Amino acid sequence: MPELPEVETTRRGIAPAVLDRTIERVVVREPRLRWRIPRSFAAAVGGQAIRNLRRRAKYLIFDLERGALILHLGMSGSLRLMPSDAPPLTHDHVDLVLDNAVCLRFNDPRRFGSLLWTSKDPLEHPLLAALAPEPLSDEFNAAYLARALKGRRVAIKQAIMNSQVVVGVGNIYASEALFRARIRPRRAAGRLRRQEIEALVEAVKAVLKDAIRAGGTTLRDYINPDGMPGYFRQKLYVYERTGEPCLACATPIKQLVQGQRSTYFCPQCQR
DNA sequence: ATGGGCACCTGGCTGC
DNA sequence: TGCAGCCAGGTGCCCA
Repeated sequence: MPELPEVETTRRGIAPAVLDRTIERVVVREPRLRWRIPRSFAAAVGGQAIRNLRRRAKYLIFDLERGALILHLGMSGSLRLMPSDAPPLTHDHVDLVLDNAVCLRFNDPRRFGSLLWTSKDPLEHPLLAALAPEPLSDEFNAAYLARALKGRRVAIKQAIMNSQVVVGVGNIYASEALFRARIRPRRAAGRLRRQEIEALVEAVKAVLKDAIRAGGTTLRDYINPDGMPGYFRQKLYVYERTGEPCLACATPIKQLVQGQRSTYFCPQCQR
């Protein structure tokens, strides 16, 4: 999936087309997403205008006149804008048909994504209520991270992918941020020195900002709402570069597995 | 409280 | 050509 930069790129891409538009109708072709879409969904959402489009962690929040839509792209989801009469393709699970003959179409081969409706404050939804700070906010700083990691024995790579520590950092950017901060991914989170925590905070912010600027990372199937890939892949230092020379020191990049996810690092640059 | 492992899915690639 | 096995941008839940 899309990590934070891909979700933010999606938000920016669709916002101009959907803000203040009314959702004329909803077409659910496949309700079996991460959480099954209930039959009542289309009626609850249809007829409402989209007042705001926000992102929290990797969730997109469409604020409606009454309640909100909460959308997650999962591992393989994407949103595209297209004419509402365009024929649906495989895995085009849901359409939000707008009042200007444009439709926002959700495609997700693996169906790990989700689409929820809530009548209440979406930030209080059980899936969102306990999330850690946004990485690009001032709240995510060295003092905060030091407190969050104190006493933790888990590997730092897994710690920064934990949404109770910081949100939005997935498998690509966790490896990339640790490379930029020169920290070995297997180090115990609670053993980092203050200076390393400061470097890591800055590295997380920098890599996410750089990736947003490039329109996100396309590895396989991620596309932005205009159907275009993201260009950050060309700027990855370690992710999926096993055996290739480190771009800083030419040492071959190593790969390991942590929590059933691949991790990439430079054994020379990262200590 | 913390950490580890599994589950949910489809599709693309590799190697026999 | 076919098929088994492995891997993939996430994360909630269950168990020790």
